[in-house]
Amino acid sequence: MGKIEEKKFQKLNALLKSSYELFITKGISQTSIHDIVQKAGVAKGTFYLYFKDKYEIRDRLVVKTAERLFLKGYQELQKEKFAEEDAAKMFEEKTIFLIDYVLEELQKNKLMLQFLSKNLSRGFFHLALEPHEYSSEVKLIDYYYKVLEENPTVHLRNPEIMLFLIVELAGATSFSTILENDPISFEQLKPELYSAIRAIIQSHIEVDGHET
Amino acid sequence: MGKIEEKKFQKLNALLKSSYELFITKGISQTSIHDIVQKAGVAKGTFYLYFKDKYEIRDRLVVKTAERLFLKGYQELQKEKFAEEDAAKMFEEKTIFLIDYVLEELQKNKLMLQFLSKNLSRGFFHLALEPHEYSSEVKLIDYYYKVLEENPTVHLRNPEIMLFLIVELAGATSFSTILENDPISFEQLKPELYSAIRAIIQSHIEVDGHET
Amino acid sequence: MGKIEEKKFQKLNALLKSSYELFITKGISQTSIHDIVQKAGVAKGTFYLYFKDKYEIRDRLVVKTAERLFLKGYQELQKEKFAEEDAAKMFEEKTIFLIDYVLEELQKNKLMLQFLSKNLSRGFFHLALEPHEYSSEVKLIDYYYKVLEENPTVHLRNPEIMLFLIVELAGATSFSTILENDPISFEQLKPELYSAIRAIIQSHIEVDGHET
Amino acid sequence: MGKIEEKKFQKLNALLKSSYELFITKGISQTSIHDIVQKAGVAKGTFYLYFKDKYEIRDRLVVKTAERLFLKGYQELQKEKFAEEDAAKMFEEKTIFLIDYVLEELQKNKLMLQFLSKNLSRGFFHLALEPHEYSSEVKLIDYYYKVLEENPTVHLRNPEIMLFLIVELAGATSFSTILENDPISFEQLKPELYSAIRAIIQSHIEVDGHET
DNA sequence: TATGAATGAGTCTTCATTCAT
DNA sequence: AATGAATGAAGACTCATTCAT
Repeated sequence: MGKIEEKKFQKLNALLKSSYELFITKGISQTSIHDIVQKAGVAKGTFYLYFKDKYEIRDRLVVKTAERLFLKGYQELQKEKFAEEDAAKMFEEKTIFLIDYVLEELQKNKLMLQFLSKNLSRGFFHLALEPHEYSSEVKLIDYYYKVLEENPTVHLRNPEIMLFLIVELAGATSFSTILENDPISFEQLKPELYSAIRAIIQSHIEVDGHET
Repeated sequence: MGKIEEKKFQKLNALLKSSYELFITKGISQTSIHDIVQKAGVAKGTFYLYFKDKYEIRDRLVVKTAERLFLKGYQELQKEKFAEEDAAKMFEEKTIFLIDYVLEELQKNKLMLQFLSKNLSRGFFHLALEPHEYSSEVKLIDYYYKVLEENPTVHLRNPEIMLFLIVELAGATSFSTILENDPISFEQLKPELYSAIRAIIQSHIEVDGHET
Repeated sequence: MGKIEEKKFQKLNALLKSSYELFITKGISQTSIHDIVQKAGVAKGTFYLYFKDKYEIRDRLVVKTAERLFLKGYQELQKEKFAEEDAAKMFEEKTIFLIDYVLEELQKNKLMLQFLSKNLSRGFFHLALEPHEYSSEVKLIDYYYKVLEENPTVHLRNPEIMLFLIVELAGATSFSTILENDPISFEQLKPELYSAIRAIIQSHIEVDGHET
Repeated sequence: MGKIEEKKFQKLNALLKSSYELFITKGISQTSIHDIVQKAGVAKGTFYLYFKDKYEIRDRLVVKTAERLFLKGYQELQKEKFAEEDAAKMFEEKTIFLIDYVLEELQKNKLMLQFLSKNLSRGFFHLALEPHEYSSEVKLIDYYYKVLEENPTVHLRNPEIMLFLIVELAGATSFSTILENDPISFEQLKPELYSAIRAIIQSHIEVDGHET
């Protein structure tokens, strides 16, 4: 990378980093371009060399933040060992593991959760599974298909819709319990949520063409 | 009601109505106080006689809109006949009926859905079940307890949490499918959603103290 | 006084009292008509039955406040005994006594002092000596002429101008020292001020047509 | 100075000049930011680039105006010749000269006088003698100490307090006479004022440690 | 006489965006 | 590529005053 290229990259990153911190702490509408460039140590005009407006930077940050989260969850999943006795059971456990990992991370970082929940235009599912304009990474859904291929005896009636249901259920209920303790605490929610997720998975598993 | 009281009521309503229409069509941040009062045909100062700011009127509208929706659903439910053979089954059917009614209404009025989904600070569940500052109505949860009392043989392990899970699942998945047709169409979603809801209900039903 | 008359009087007084307290504590420009009528417990429109605007009520309060102050000073002066040996000396002592009384009162009530100093359109002298639109009381100047008549041997070259000089000097210097301790403290100022006043008086006394 | 610096300086000056003229003619509270920027030929936002609000510009103008006045008086004083026979007498004459110069200037420019008298937060003395946030100039008090050093036989008991008394006396009495001709005309006041000032000075002069 | 709902002009202030340097 | 001074539209909100009741 040339010297100029490097400088450009530094400025871009400074802007992204400053925005993220300000958005997280003050909220987006309370953050002005002035705040961002000041924190980043660049001039106002420079902002417009890299972004169209505040909302473009927001969208990039939401996607980036969520991707990092799921990627880390996926990496942790790889490290874990699961009993291989029952393919269906294992699949269920892995799903719960991943959901649990992501929710625990969000609970640890409530500012991030707040940022995500307030700026998720199209639901939590998309962050996890859908390709995106600013994104490039491998998606969770790919992993699911891989797992399914590895276990020819396990059939999911409709794996994509099932995931959609699970992810949105987990997202919607945990956002409100973590941030507001309302209507119950997150700790109270978890067993019930995972039990519901298991119920949904079970209702989607077909063995030898017969629904369980 | 005196003449003055009546006029006040009219102004209040004009402001609420204008705001609703503008919020629905232009979005809240794109709507100025100027727009609202002009459409309502009152003076700018008058707005501040009735509301602290734009966000107070928004909150009132969100609550009012959602309550109307659930109340209508509840009224339709009362009109409906359900086969009484099986208490558990009947309970399941009624739940599906209500959810279905609300979602169908939202599908018919996408602007309203958009307005609700963008301004629901604490999740869809609260609109349906929780008391609210600006609200006074009987809540759905009351009906559930009544039904449960009527059927002593049916026990729900945790009715409130179960409803929370169901309502949030329905809300989150239908918002995105109705508004974006993404990741699937609403029509594709419905059977899967209802099947998931049934799975959740089943996993909560206990008969004679034994979980099914 | 009739019942209606009495009620009117009560409202007028409530408005004056509320205004005074608000002006004193918040300042005039920070006080709105709304504040005044609310504190007085009357309707907004009622204010305009009694006063043209905020500034009319301010002017009345300034005059009333200052008159009360000088009247009390005058009454204290009457109670006091002065050695009668020397007419000129006695006159000097009485003048100092009165000035001192007023300044001590102002030092005790700094909010009042602030109110007066900020709203004295035409100098401190006028409060003490000049007739005023809203005033009716006997003025200090009358007393001076009486004292002079009682002492045919003492002549003041120009009693009215002398008083003007003394009162303005005392007002201007004590306002700033009491409120700001600047450039010196009020306690430091007093001996110097009174010495200067005595110098001015001496330079105005003529005995048998010869200046002293 | 660069081109940009120059432009900034021009804008700043345009704003100061416009404000001054508007404050002088319409009064401060009657002058809006809109008026100022329009007269200055700059955009509204530009005002806030240079000043926090209307009151900051007012304070700067008051200080600037007063300093210019005293500086001119001081310069005129330097040109003047005084008989050197008597150090004490000369000191007295110089003091009167300066006071007279300033008061004559104020009489010529009543709008300026009005502006100063209405916006002098801490008395006239401070303008003449005290350092100030927006000020940098040499102060009158310095001159006094210099004169005193040059005349070792003349001792002022308390030069600073004496000046305070004189300046406030002159300010308070001349403001009201010039602006209102009340209680006497300025022309009538002058001999009496200067006679009082001389009396104050005399009462402060000590020769060889003995008060005169 | 008293009320207080209604008015709407008027003010401050912010801020995204531009463009000459 | 980078700057940051300048812009001015846009918005929120206040408040003295009026007037129908």
